[in-house]
Amino acid sequence: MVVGRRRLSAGELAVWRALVDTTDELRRRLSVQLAEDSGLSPADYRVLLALSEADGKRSRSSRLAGVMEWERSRLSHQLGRMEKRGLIRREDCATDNRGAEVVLTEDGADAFRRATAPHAKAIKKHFADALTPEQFDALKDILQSLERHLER
Amino acid sequence: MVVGRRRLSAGELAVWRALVDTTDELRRRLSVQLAEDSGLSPADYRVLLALSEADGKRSRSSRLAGVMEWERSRLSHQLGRMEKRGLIRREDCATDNRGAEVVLTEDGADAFRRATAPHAKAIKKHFADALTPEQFDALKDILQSLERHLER
DNA sequence: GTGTCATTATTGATACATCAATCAGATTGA
DNA sequence: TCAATCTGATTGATGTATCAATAATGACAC
Repeated sequence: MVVGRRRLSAGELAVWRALVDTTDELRRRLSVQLAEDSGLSPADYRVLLALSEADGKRSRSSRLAGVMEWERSRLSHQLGRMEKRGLIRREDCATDNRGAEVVLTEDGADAFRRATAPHAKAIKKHFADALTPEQFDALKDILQSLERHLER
Repeated sequence: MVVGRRRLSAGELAVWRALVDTTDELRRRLSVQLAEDSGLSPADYRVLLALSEADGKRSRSSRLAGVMEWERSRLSHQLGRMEKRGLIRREDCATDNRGAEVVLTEDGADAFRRATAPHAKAIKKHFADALTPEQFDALKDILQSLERHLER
């Protein structure tokens, strides 16, 4: 690993750029597909996923933000947009008058259902199908290394 | 590679999510670092990089967009913001009255100079230093596979 | 109980990405 | 020539991310 001795090489820079560009392009395609299939944005999908996994399809807003690892204000803005479109509803919290409960609406659940299988299919098609099992394991290992390195 | 037979597995999904999350986090850190060192955003940096590589540190706007693989309107908005801050200037084009030439200003060149070495250092620190040479080669190979798969 | 502080959640400002619409100037073909 | 069309570039609208500021309530020490 030889940390800190050399400078960044041209090859390293190229791989970094390829990583950014390729993940961008993958995301762009999944995003287009998702919108076509369900009218949802990736952000919508993320929220609906977290919410549909919550007890009773409802969650305190701050708990939801915690689960999703989103900043509260980011979630609040996103929820505002989603509420306008009827994907979620905000209710007052019984146990804490400051709090809000986010509730999945029927429309939200429908859109999520419509999205989920095609989305998985698209991830498989554009991403998983591109790699051999060996490449796949290698990528897993690489990402673990990167994560550990970031946490340090 | 066994395309299209199975459905997306939980493991594949997890790796996809890890890929997205980890690249996001890396970008976030580089972005923070860049802003600290130079006051530039990643988008600013990208434009200044392309422009500083252009002949005479100037370029037709549409040519610049082509080199960067950005949509014209994206670049136009970005240039508008950068012009307000004095990082670039727009001049009328001599040979085509529709056209605009984008010119790197002294301030823009300064900011770019200030940014470039620390930025490379940050990529090395957060990304390149995390991987062994073997992992590095494997990642290069993986990205090539993904790109080829996307182009198909 | 009251004052202080922490927590919940929202809001506003700014930057950015994408899309559709626009506009001026260039080009082409009758 | 001049009408139709193409091209270079900008603009406005909408959705999104981040940051700082705010409002309201809760919790706790006293």
